[in-house]
Amino acid sequence: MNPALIKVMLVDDHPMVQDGLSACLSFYDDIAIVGNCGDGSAVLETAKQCQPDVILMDISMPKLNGLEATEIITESLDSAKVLIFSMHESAEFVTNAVQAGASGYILKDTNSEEVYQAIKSIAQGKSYFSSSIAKMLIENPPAQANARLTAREQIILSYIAKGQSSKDIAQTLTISVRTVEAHRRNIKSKLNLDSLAELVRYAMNQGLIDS
Amino acid sequence: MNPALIKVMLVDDHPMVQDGLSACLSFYDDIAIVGNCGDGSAVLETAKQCQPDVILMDISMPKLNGLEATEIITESLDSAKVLIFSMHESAEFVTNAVQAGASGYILKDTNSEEVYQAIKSIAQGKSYFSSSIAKMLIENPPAQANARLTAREQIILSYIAKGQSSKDIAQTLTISVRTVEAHRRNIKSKLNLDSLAELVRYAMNQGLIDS
DNA sequence: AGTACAATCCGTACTACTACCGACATCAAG
DNA sequence: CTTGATGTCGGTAGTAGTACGGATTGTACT
Repeated sequence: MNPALIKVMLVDDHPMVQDGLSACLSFYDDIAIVGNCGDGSAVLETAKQCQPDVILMDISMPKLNGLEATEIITESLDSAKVLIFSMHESAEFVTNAVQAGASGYILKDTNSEEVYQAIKSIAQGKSYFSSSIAKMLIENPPAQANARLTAREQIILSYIAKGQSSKDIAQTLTISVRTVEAHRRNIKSKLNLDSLAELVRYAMNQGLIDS
Repeated sequence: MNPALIKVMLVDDHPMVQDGLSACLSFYDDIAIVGNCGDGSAVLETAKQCQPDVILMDISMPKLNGLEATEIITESLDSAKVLIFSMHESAEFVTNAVQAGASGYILKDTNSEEVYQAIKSIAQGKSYFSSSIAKMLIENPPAQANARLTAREQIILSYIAKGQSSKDIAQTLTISVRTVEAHRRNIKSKLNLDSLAELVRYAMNQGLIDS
């Protein structure tokens, strides 16, 4: 077998994206698509059969999501590197992915040349991130350190995201409105979010409230 | 020119999806990709140049979203039919798309054969909906009569949920702040939702914005 | 022609939230 | 014991959104 051949496995629930990737990557002689799988729950099984070098994984999938799948893969098969292929350009997603064991993170709006480069890097044991991701990590870098909300702040945020006004929250928690407003300000400043709408979305993505 | 040739234009902000569609549709002799466009804001211009028969449009895009773009297209170019290509499988979303002037609605997890069939139907002036969409529309059909937002209201709501203020939205759409506020009130009253937070959650659940 | 609805716009008064500034008590860690 | 983080509270001024009250235009259906 050609030692330079990189075996790639695709995990994405959109057949169109799979087809697109297959089509684009087929132009490169040193890449072989050895398998694909439309659902995170079958990833491990398929990966064991295909023995891929690189797994190109969508992050948002029904049933088992990409992060969980990544964790399972990186724990069970250290031969396979995971490259996340996501449409989400948020610091949380990227850091979560890295913590789950992903070696790289590229956006769905990257072109095929960059996908190819990313796969090559990952296969060589390097990491790879979309330039916009790298830029984003540089521009608002600490994020996580500063972004960690205190327990109290999370409670306040959950009430905010449920639609309660500062006054309501103050009454519920029997504290002053000013205190609630102070927490509000601190939360926004920590998360670097301006609008209430963004707070709500953050809370939903963090699972602080039910959808 | 071959009269049976269907000219298709793609509108999607993910190059991979575009490439995937191009690759899949290139197998069919009676379909020609005459243009593509990665952003809703350039749709009308591109469409005027390409004169497509069918526009395959993603619904969630940065800047100008698919619903707005669909409205613009169907008002300006009656030669072009719009086929929505979405990952969102919700009744409201489909009816919204239809109200905006779309002739069909297919899901991103459909295979290329179905996409081809859908394009054929649309080009013949028929409508086309993914079978799962049709099934869903039968199973929970009417939704709330009161809850159905107009196309304009959906557009406003999407901006609200993105975190824009009424002033911002007014500037973006070049209408008065009072108009935006009026829409705001109508939306809340129709949906029977009091707080901004609930509006945001509604918008997210309806897929009007990305998570 | 009449009705209904969507979309546009305005005035005024009120409430909620924001952006500054400040303070003080507690408690854990260096 | 000092320092820092957290949680608590306040003044003041400004901005954003709400709750009434209206109005006009255009389209679409009866």
